[in-house]
Amino acid sequence: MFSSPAFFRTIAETGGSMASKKQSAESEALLPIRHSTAHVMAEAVLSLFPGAQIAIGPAIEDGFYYDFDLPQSIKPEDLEQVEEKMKEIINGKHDFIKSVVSKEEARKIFSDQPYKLELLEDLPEDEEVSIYRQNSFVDLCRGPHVENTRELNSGAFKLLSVAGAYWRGDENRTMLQRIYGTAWKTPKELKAYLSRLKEIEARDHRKLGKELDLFSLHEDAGSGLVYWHPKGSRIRLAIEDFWRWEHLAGGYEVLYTPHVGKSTLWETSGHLSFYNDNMYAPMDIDGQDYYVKPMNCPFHIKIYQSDIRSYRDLPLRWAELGTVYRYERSGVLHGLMRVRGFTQDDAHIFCTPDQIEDEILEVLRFSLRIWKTFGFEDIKAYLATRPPEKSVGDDEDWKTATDSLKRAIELEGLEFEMDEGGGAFYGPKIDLKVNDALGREWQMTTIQFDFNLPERFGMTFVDKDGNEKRPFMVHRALLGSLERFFGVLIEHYGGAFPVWLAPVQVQVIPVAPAFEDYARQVKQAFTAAGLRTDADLSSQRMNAKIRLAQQQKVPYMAIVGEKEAETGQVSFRMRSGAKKNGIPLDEAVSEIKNAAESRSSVDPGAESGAPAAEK
RNA sequence: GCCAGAAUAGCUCAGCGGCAGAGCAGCUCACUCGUAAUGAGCAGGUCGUCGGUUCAAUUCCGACUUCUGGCUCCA
Repeated sequence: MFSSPAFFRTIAETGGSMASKKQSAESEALLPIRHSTAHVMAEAVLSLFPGAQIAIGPAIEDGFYYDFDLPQSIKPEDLEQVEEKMKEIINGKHDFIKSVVSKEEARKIFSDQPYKLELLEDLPEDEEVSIYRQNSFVDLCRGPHVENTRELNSGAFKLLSVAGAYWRGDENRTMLQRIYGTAWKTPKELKAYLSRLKEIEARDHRKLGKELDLFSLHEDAGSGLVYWHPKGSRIRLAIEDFWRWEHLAGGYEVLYTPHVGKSTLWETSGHLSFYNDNMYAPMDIDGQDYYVKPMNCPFHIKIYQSDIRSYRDLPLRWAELGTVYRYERSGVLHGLMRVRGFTQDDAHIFCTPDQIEDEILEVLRFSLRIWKTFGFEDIKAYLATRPPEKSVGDDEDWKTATDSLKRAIELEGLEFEMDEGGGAFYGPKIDLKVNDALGREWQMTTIQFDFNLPERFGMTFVDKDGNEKRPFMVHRALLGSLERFFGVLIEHYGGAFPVWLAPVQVQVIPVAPAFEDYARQVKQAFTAAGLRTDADLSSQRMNAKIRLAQQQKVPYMAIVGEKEAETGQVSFRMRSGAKKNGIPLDEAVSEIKNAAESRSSVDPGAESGAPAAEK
């Protein structure tokens, strides 16, 4: 466990684990269909690729896959042929026949399927195993399956992609070829699913990031490093301003710490021995090794240790937007979601053991409030407890910590799941997963106890009785990393940010060049009110300007022409398509200002029922 | 890192063993316009990099770089 980045694993993951979708009751009902379709696909592949060996083929969220060891590589173009063969098999109305056989018999049946034989070896010797047959195909399988291929709809499945996958997920073993597919009860459901995939594609933050000119990545200048463009930076500023203000109001102090530190610091923290694989190579400064920081915690601890701390000083809540760098393998990098350099919205809470319960409750409340402001209402908690293998800290502390985490979740009435033994070796934790507008679940917030670092650094506070004691330490990453959070935010809103976050809150559009002067005045009025405003004074026609602003998903367009210039008014066209003509300028200013200050996620004009036009 | 696919103008993409293409964006000019594209013209490229095959390579082959999809779901 210690060889992989299991050390500080979840903190590391706030750098970006991919989203997985919520498991719904409905998809469980689809399980036999998907699993059976996987078997049908395996049969089709075996008949089209003689000599193919089969590995495993489970049903997964939204579909299924099957892993093969094929004599030649399968290409995406081959999928169509496999699909045709599958339809043929399905239409053959074959029964799925279960039989229970001894392991010995199973070995004979799968004598030409080495992967199945290996799976057999892992099963208890005395136990019987079940096999499923349909048509010409037989698989070692626990089931369940549908009874007959007629229960599969030949128009309700689709093969989606081919990919490499290691046998048993172990990168030291054979690379198999995996075919992913999806299967549903009816063609209509398949269609709905495929259009969902399309919607996900349309909201892809990499695509929107380009279209809305928010950020870029430059392979030639280094993979996994994010460049924030002016418009993306405007959003980040709005996020950070809100973040800082909330933290200060919530009793946090904001810190700034260095980007690099001497090797001794990382030796003390243990990062060099446990997290080395994810750290960048040291740089030599005056004969000393300095490392770019992969985490902020040691620096916060140094600040803690810059003075003697009394129990009266605690709790200390210290937050930092700390930019860290971690080596990620090239194949896992993904837009803003998985990067090599990112800014964590980190915080560390140092407190006495009897303060811990209040502190945890407070940090949880704080996190939920922030998430709601960003428009994420559907949040689930995962409580991870002490791992059975090696871990640090004494039982009593673990119990206090775990109890306080659990109580906080219950007090907040959060839906939660227990992850028994899923904690890091250094402490229990709560992870918060948020659901976005498309129902995808993202692991974002992590609140983790740490019984390791205070020990390693020998942190103390002087208690009432005059004795030096060990403080409790809690790591908290709320949004995770600003980069990844930005990616999630872009996809959540599909680029149509709420007014308080929109890079351009109002776009002033003159109907003709004659009204450019008035457009400038209007822009000035909005700008003076602290609104992010652009005026489109290009030589294009008004319709083209509106189209552009609409494509840029600007929430308000202020259209000005003769009528407006004469009366000191503007006319609104909202991103939602709603229109509102002849508004006095000062009213227009305060309307947008109110929308921004309320930090509402409701789209302006949406209440009037006009749907957001999408072209 | 590994498997598969990909890399052509700022963007989206077509093409192909024999002169490098389109739309959008950009620039210039004209149009003076009321809620999703006014028109015309111009400019824009070492076809990712290096090597090989060939009379000839953007095209075929190889290596490298980078990107994309995957590498957790267990018979």
